[in-house]
Amino acid sequence: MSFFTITHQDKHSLARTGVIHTAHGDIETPVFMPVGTQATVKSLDSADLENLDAQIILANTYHLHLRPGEDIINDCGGLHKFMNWNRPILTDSGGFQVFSLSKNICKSGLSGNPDYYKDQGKLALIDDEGVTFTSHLDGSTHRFTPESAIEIQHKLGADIIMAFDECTPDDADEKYTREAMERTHKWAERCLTYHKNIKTLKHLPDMPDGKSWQAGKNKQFLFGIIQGANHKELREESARAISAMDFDGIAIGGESVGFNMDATKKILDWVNPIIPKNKPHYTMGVGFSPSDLFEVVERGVDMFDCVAPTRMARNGALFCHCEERGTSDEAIQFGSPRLFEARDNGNKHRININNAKYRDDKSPIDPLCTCSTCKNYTRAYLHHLFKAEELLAYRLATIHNLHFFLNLMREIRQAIKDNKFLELKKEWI
RNA sequence: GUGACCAUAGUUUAACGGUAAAACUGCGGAUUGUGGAUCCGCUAUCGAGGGUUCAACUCCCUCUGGUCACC
Repeated sequence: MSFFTITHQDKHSLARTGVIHTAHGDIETPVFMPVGTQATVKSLDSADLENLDAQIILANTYHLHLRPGEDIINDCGGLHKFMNWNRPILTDSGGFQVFSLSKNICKSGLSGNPDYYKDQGKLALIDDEGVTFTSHLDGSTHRFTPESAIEIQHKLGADIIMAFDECTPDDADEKYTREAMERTHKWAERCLTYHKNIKTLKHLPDMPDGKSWQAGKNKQFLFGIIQGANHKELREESARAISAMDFDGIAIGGESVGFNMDATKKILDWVNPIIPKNKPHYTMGVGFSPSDLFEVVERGVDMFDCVAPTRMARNGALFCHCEERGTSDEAIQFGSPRLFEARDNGNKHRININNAKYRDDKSPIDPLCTCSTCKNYTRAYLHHLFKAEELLAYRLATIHNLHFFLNLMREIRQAIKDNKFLELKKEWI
């Protein structure tokens, strides 16, 4: 069985449905992947995630390496067993954290020693071999190389692992962006080589069937990452280079991806003719709002992740079909809540439950939502929990926001199969 | 009852003879390969009355309220 099967191609766009096969089960695409950086989707446990029918979640190499350390997780039987999650997991390689920790390095040049950068308050130093960085936890010095990033991910035991890349800031000059991109390509080759050649690990993470996990082929799938910032030629060159390598999937990374949707759309339009259609396409960091999901799915993206629904939940920003302006009942009576919302709320599709107007609102967060939070609790109660900073607020809100995104993805997959994707998109945007 | 001190934003506190600063709260906004984090706006005619002065939250008097000490 191949890793990825396309099950339906939309007739009017690049949108498509598919299935990714992993040792921990199948994933229907296009899929939104909730983020669980530190081996937990904040405020939820694995039973909550199963109830939400999350198909796959993310964890982060950088954070788990620093704490508790991959050896401890490996010793506990791997990430799945460690966090009691038996469905697929994807680990990010840590490349993005290097970017976010060292944002301004390229402006000041690359020569010098780590102490210099430390003194400047910069937390990472990139060279051709790898990255030296200081921990955000205790300031201790660490180093990632393509080889170590893959080895850590082998020990963590996620189903899908990412190549170690360098994500450059968009305001870097073109010379540096090219340099970093070429380095990312060399690192991609090194990740592949290390991934394929590794023979054994001290402790093999457990597989769901009770057999031992085997490093390498067909057990963990490795994705390459296209970089090149917002330069057309660099993006095309990177797409060609990454596509030519033996990766199981193709990711598109960069500061703009997800953050700036106009740039994201352009980048996808540039690379789409180049990247192989039979591999999963993954835009990293996309999913800030419902409209973002439509934009990338329309351009043939199969996987995406974003911290937005979970982080927003913790800050009281709750997604909604219909923003009130008046009450949610009136919105329903309006006839088409989605259109009502699109016109009246700048298409943000969310409310801030902290707002005083929800103090005595006895309707659910979203009257059209079927999640357990909306079935059982009122806006007034959620408002109170947030004001009182009660821990239940975070869990109920996270359940709602994730349900909203995962359910929207189910609708999108169905619409693609019915060749009605663009019609569904019009309802939302 | 006597004496001392105090009264400034919802709360706790600043400053200054030239129309008031801050923290927290409150009311909004931001949030993108996760810090339950953080950031950004907005909110006061200074207990009441009178006096001195070009000008008083600031100095003086009275009242009201409070705190402490003594009887």
